[in-house]
Amino acid sequence: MKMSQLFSRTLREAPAGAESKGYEYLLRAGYIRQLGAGIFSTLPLGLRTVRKIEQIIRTQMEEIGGQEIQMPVVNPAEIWKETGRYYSIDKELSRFEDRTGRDMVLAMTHEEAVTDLARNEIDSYRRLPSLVYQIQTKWRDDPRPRAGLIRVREFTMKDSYSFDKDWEGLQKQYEAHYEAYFKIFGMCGLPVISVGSDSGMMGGKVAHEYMYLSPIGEDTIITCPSCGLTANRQVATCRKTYFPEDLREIEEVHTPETRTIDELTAYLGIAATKTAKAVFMMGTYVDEQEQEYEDLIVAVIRGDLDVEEAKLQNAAGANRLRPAHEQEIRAAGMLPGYGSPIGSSARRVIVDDSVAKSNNLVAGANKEGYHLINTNFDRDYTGTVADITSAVEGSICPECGSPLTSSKGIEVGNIFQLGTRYSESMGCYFQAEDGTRAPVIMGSYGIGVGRLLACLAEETSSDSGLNLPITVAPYQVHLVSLVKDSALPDQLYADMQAQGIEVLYDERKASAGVKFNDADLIGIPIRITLGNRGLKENSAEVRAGHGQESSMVVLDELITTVKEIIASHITHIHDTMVVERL
RNA sequence: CGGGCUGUGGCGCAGUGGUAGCGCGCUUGGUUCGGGAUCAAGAAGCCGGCGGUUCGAAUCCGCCCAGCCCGACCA
Repeated sequence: MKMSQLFSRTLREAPAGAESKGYEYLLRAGYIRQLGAGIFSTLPLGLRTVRKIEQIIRTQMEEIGGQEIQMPVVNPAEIWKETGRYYSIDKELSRFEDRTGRDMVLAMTHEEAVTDLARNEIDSYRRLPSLVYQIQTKWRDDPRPRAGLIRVREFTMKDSYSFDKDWEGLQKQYEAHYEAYFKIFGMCGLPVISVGSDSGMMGGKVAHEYMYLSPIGEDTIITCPSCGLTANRQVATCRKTYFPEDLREIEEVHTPETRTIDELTAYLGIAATKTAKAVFMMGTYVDEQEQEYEDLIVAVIRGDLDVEEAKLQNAAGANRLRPAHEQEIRAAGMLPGYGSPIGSSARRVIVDDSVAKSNNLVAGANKEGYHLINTNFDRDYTGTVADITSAVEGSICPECGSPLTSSKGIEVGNIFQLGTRYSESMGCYFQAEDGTRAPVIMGSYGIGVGRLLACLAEETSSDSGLNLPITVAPYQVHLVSLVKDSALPDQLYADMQAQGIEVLYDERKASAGVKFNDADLIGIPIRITLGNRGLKENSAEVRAGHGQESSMVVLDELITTVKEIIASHITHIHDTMVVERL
């Protein structure tokens, strides 16, 4: 490609709002442009990279038996009603009507569509196991898109779906993905870790997320430096200390101006571990008639701990959670600041095991300025016991007892064991060997392509621009010509292309500084400079990689040398790739 | 959805009541030619939209729209 013909151009200054380095360079180098909030166009340079990422993904998916398909972005709402997600997902799912008034949705993922396919194609165990995948656009009307390509509304995702006759089969396909994902990210040059995760709106049981660790990440990852246990904070567990005692008589005490745990413990001169605090949320549920309704949830947890909302949502079986308003809490007979389920009409009470297994805790009396001492779960109130504690930096590892650490990460991929969540609700059954009918057991596996590019830009950028690895860089070689009145650069460009080398050729009438700076921004791995200096000695200047010293290579050996350098880049990627197995 | 900020040539910005400017980029020509050269001459903006106040509005007021940031939210 000749630079003079390249559709995009470089920007000397960073557009306002380009907060992170990776995002800034993707814009400035001309890989992407923003069209609206969370909506981006991909320009030629960016698209070449995206295509390379996609090809890496395809290779690995085919490797584990995947067959590529494509499903529509627009779905009839019907199938989303069948699984109930039409009702359980909030405005993030965009709905509209077609001209005849039929309900339609923009697919935010394709479990429904693929299950519809599967229920028609798969009728016998003989057709299992099976694996399909697609690389397709998704639309999610995120309430707050941000951070360039990290959190967008329209994006490209590789999503694959596995079908099996039994759980062993699913486990096998799950493990195949687990490993293939490390190869994919490894080939792209992005360091990731896998963490145990919440299955969230996808339903299902086992799930892993692939995280690129970065301070700009929005997910919190809890890690044990000692035994290696890692999990998304949404599901991370920690070892808790309990304080069982002989039960004492419940008693009301006057505790003025003690609306917080800090104020309460200071006033009473006790430890936070001796208190039980109540957290009030409104959960969204769907009734038999598929009507949404909200219900108050009271979460009771020991004062020294905090509630992890994702855990609470799962324990309470709610589709969504939001903080409750004061009137809603009062309506159930409780008082914020002095609240507890004791004596209330709350129907959904989730009690953390820290509270259930400790005794004689101080709790709210639902009366302004009063608390109850010596309250005990089961004796004074009941509820569902669950682990709803948020593991934090310094919490104790449940496996080995060491202190946990916390870090930030960006989710670039995930794998879910869906089980029969979709096959059952949509009637995707097969006939087994013994003649019985059983729901197909499914898995779903995603990789955000654009987000992967954003993370790569973040990870590999230098102070002067992008620096994508050769496996995904838009071109392998950047040929910078600084000579005039010579047919040699054109000839060299043609020769390299003929040899299958991907070349970006800067033949513009611009000063050397402009060309070098643009080359730095675009960040093609190998740079060849043709200048009068070198041509006198019949040689060109070759820089084998970002930040490396350049060396003079005689023209006769140039193409061979370049090919060697390309090969060594690829070898390096392979050698440094870390592939984990489940 | 709450809180904050910003919308002025392609990009980055200045302009707090008198009719729009700077840097970069762009066009033409000259001189340069290995790290964002230089000289000269140009082109390009209903100042986000609508309404109001005023003799007069980019500037003041109201409403709306869009984008960004923090939070809520989020596979």
